[in-house]
This record gives sequence, structure tokens and C-alpha cells, in this order.
Amino acid sequence: MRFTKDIEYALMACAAMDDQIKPISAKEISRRFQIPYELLSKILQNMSAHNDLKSIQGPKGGYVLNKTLEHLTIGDIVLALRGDKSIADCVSIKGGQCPRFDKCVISPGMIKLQKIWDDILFNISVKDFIKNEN
Amino acid sequence: MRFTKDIEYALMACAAMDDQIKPISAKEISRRFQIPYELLSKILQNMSAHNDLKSIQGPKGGYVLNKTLEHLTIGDIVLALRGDKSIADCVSIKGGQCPRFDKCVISPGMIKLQKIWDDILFNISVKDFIKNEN
DNA sequence: CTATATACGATCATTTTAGTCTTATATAAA
DNA sequence: TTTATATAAGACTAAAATGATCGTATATAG
Repeated sequence: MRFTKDIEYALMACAAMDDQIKPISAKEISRRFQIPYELLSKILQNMSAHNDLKSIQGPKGGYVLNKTLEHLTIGDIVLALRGDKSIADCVSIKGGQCPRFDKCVISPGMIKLQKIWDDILFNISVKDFIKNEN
Repeated sequence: MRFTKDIEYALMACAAMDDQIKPISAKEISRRFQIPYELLSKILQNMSAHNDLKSIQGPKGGYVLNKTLEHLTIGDIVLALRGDKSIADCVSIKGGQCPRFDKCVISPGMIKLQKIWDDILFNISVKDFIKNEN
């Protein structure tokens, strides 16, 4: 799975939300990292819809983390922004499977690799990911 | 990194090239797996250019493996078809780096994750990937 | 010579990604 | 209660990647 801009932006935004107390607005994050505001808004709304964040409307509002950065994983973010889209069409459940699935030579391997990848993503916290020591 | 059709087709093609003796043509592979012929041809040419395969022109020609399937890895195939494109723009060397790279909060994590992913890909042989036992 | 094969560049269609625009709604504070 | 600031959400557009096709050249076994 490729980490496109939305994932990058989501991770940067998380880095700006290091506590669960003071909300930070999309505008402020957008300004700090030079991320297009409307695009970032949608990303944060998605994360909010998946309960990674909590949104607070109105002045002094913004977003706060629902979990600590230690407990929020890369997998959580990917799941929020990509859904359960798999590493290959070959293995995807929705959207009509491959016509050769029953006699497919690659799907067993893809399924195994998908599991390995998921295990990695859901075992790296955003905290670990963004800290720049070592 | 997402496994798009070209990677899927390449893996299927490899499954059809289980020995290093008798060449198999793109046409035959295309027919066997219902893969568009011209597209498959380019994929095989790419793999050939990267020395994963050897091509033999003329009648009774086709492609043969340069390594055994035990020694050919998923990473080799990805490398042949994707080049050294990384898991995120953030970390890619070519094509002008991210303007925020020097003070980037996510690039160290991306680099680490890239390495983890590469290690996996270059340690799974095509043989292991396509065998459907267990 | 001919049929069969790879080599390769150009082109086109579709899908995904990235970014923009607009309108509606919630709410803190003057 | 008005105003400024914020999220919510859908439509839309542009650009890039992916998937597929077409045409032509070249190599070679028989």
C-alpha cells in the first residue's frame, strides 16, 4: 500500500496534536505544514468519523486526539483514509473479485502478505513513527 | 506500496515459468491467464531488461527464468516494474524532494518503514509466494 | 521465404489522487 | 443577538498513474 499525500498529511496533523486537551484547528495545521486547507479538512473529518479524533465546532474549536499518540497506530490512520482496501485487487473483498480467483496462483500469497503488512501497520504507533530520535 | 495489475501479471507469468529450460511465450502466458497480450509483453520485457528473465526471439522462443523461483524474490519483481519508487513521496530521492524535508516530522518514520517493507519483499521468494499449500 | 516470436514507441481510456469551490451548521464571545 | 470562527459535507476540476491498445521493426527456426 502506497502512502499518498492524504496519509502524509494525516500523520503531520497528528504530530501537531500531541495532547488530548487543547483543540487545534485545521487552519492552524494547514498553515504550520503548508497543507491545502480544504484537503486537510476532509482528512481530519474522515479521521474524526472513524473516532481517531474528536471535533469541536465554533471559535476556539478544532480537533483533539481520542487516543494518545502511543495508542494511535499507522494502521488506524490507513484504515480511516483507505477503508479496508487491500494491497492488491486480487484479494479485495468488495468490488467483484478476480474472475480467476478459484484457480488463482497468486491470491494465497497476497493474502499472507496482506496479513504481514497489516501486522506491521497496527503495531507501529504514530508516536513511534513521528519521533525523530535515533 | 500497492500491488497493481502489472505486479499481479508478473507473478502469474513467473508461475508459468517453473523451469529454466523451456521458453514460454508471452502469447501462451496471456492465453493461459487471460492477460492482455501487449500489456504482458511489456511487463516481461521489463523483467527481461532487469535480468530476471532471459528472452529468446523467433519461433519456439519466449522467456525463461534467469534465476530459479526460489531465488527470485517479490522485491526483484517490484524493483523491475516500479524502479526504486518508495512507499511515499516523502522519501523518494528523485523527482524533487518535499519542500519541508529538513524539518519534516514524518520522513524519519517513512524511511524506517520503507526499510522494513523492503526487507520483507526481498525475503519472500516467488516460489514461496505462489505455492498454494498451507 | 514465412511464420512466430520479442522490442519498443506512441496513443488512448479509465481510475485514482490532489486540490478547489460552495453552502450549511454549530458555537464562543462581543 | 449578531458576528467571527470553526467543522461538515457535497460537487467539481485538474493532474497523474494505471491499464490497455495499436503499429512497426527486428530476430530467427524451419
